Amino acid sequence: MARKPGSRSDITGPRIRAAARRLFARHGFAAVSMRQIAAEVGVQAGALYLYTPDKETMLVDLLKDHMDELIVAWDAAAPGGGPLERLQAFVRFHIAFNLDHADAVFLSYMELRNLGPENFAVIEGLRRDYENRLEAILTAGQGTGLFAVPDTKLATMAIIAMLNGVNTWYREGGRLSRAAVGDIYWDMVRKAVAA
Amino acid sequence: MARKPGSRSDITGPRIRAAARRLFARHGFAAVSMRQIAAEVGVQAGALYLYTPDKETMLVDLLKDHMDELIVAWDAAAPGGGPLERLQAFVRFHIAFNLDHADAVFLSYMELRNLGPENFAVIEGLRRDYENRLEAILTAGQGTGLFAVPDTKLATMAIIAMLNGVNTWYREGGRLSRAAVGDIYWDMVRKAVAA
DNA sequence: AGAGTATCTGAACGCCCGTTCAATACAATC
DNA sequence: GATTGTATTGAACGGGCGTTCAGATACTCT
Repeated sequence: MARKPGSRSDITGPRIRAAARRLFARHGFAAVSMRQIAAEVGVQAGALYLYTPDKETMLVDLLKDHMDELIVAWDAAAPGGGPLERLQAFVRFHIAFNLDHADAVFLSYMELRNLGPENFAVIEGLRRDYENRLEAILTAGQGTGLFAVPDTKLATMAIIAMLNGVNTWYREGGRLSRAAVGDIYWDMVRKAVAA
Repeated sequence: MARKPGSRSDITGPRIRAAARRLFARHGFAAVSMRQIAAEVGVQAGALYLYTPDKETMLVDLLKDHMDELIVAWDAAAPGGGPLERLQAFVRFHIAFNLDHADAVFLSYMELRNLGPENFAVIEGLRRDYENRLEAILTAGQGTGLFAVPDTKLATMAIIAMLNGVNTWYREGGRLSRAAVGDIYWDMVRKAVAA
């Protein structure tokens, strides 16, 4: 056997990435073998090395692409207007985006420890870029007296952690719709930072 | 070689548990081998099986002991009084306990996926027991009109996620003392649930 | 001092790991 | 329809994995 009928790298490539993302999120990076990923796609393990130099690069590429996509999506969705409107938009955007990319979000928080120092620094830097966008909103609101947070850095971390928590319990078709969850969390965030 | 001078199970046992907890938290359950744990303690891998029937049991015992300790500690620390006092105590307790048991906390959130279904259910049940104690406080305050949360279950999850976030950034000897962090988070939680 | 028990070693078991590579079958191009 | 380049297989590499166990040493108790 050798090349398979219908084989094309622009089809196999995305399928490999999707399988890896799913399996890494489900079972953990270290617990998933290259052979498992390959089996999910329907190829042999050796074929994966047409698409990645090694396993760690596979992970770091997934994380980097996810963070890039997150930042681009927020920059496209972010409204103008006052700090209150921008904060509300951030809360709703963050919840929605995270639910739409649950596997990648989970990965980007749980598997950083499997990265070498320089890869770690890259992902950590992207995360800080994103967090800074929230902190800027809080700082703006603080400046106009609209918000009264004791510490904008901690408030940033607190809000993000709180919103990330949604991914741990939200189930599609459950008691609350996504919109309802957005409403409820916005209510709590709004009050938490209010002057 | 065989038994070593000074060897005692009530010394080796805790050392094995501590090494496993540290390594699992640092590198992930799947990424840590029994031989690594044994090396950290200074024994051969085979000796670990005097203390655990297998690797997964080692993990589940760590998680179960942690959750038990958490619940016992809160029940001992929980004050009487009104919902506001009890909520404040919870916020400060949770932050302090988590910082004192950072490895176990990390494990109990990251490594649940490495458990079989019945072990998973046990740990998940203990976590819910703990969360229910917070929810009871919120419900009490809601009843007296002291709090105004849109949904006590979501508020519970939101507060716990927010407090858990402290462990991801707090560093001993950093800009803020533990007490200062407690003050700041209590301020945000208090406002978030306020009527 | 001796018996009995607790603790640990060291070697072995079968199995799976990440990665490489020559061989080969298909796709794309002209 | 021949040629060139692409995608894949299948086998192999050295090595580490979780786990078991017979044998050996150290403690404990009488």
